Amino acid sequence: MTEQKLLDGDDNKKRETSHFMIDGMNCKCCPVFNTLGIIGKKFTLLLLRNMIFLKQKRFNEFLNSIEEINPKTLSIRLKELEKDRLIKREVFNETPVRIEYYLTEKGKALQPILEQMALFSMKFCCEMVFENPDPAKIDKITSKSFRKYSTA
Amino acid sequence: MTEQKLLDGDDNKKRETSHFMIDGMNCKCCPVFNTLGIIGKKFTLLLLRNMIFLKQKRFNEFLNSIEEINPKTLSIRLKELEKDRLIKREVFNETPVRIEYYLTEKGKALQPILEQMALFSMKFCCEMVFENPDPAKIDKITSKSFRKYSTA
DNA sequence: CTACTATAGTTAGGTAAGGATATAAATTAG
DNA sequence: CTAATTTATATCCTTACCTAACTATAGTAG
Repeated sequence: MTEQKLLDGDDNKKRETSHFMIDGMNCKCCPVFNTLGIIGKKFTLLLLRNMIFLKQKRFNEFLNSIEEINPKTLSIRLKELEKDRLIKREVFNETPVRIEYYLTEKGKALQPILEQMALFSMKFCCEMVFENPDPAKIDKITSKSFRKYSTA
Repeated sequence: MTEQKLLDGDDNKKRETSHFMIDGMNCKCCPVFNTLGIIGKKFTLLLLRNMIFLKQKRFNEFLNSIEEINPKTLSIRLKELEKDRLIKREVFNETPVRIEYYLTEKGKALQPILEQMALFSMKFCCEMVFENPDPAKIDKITSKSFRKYSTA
């Protein structure tokens, strides 16, 4: 009892978390916080970027093209994404063995987040992104502009 | 020359980074990767969420309402956000001293990213977010539904 | 048989980022 | 003087992540 009271007291100090409603429905968890729990770890969004825009599917494709990732972290991230049902793992019994990771519908649904992220840098950090930024063109960029993200 | 060739060789193995164009402009950096460099660290997006949607401005507001943040990390993140020009720090010589952090236009431009993140969880993890999810209402949720995110 | 290739990872050991808690600086109230 | 408030910083410790080497499996070349 005393312990419980102490805990409650601590919670009052530390967890004056906001309660809120969305379209008349009470929330028990902030949706941004929840999404961060799924895609907030290092490399997760780059992995999804490569699957969504570059149509990559294989371990070594990710390893060789994702900026500074290492095999251990890649392995862990792939397992997390599978657990959260954003991707599925498929084994092909060829030689050498081929393993492919493909997106679920839930995984594909992250595309608008990536598009908005791309859009932000294209508009507000254009000198970091473009070799020769053209202000006239940059003004007209939309989220759809990013859909062509090709290897070549 | 020889050195350059060796470097190229290494790059071919490790950095077969994709080259791509957006609306006719060559890119030197992936815009998603660039955005992640700005908002990809732990707590950064929650801090921005509280500034954008809850209109919070002060250190202790963040400290008491952001899920499990600690003062050290909060302090570091605020400095990073200021350095990246997403927020500005203003000192009021009252007693006790009051310091406020407010969003720049660049910082406010992150709102669509947060909205898409919220939307994802509201649609695909509704049982994690809502106390009593109503499928009929969830179908009609748009990014604007999240704009009411209130303390109370 | 051994040696070598390729794919898809795992293991060991170190560095960096983040967490918990205590404390500091500045200022005024009592 | 002590206490209280706000905005942090300092210290110590744990977890997350990085680097490099290695494993497993299967086929191919000599």
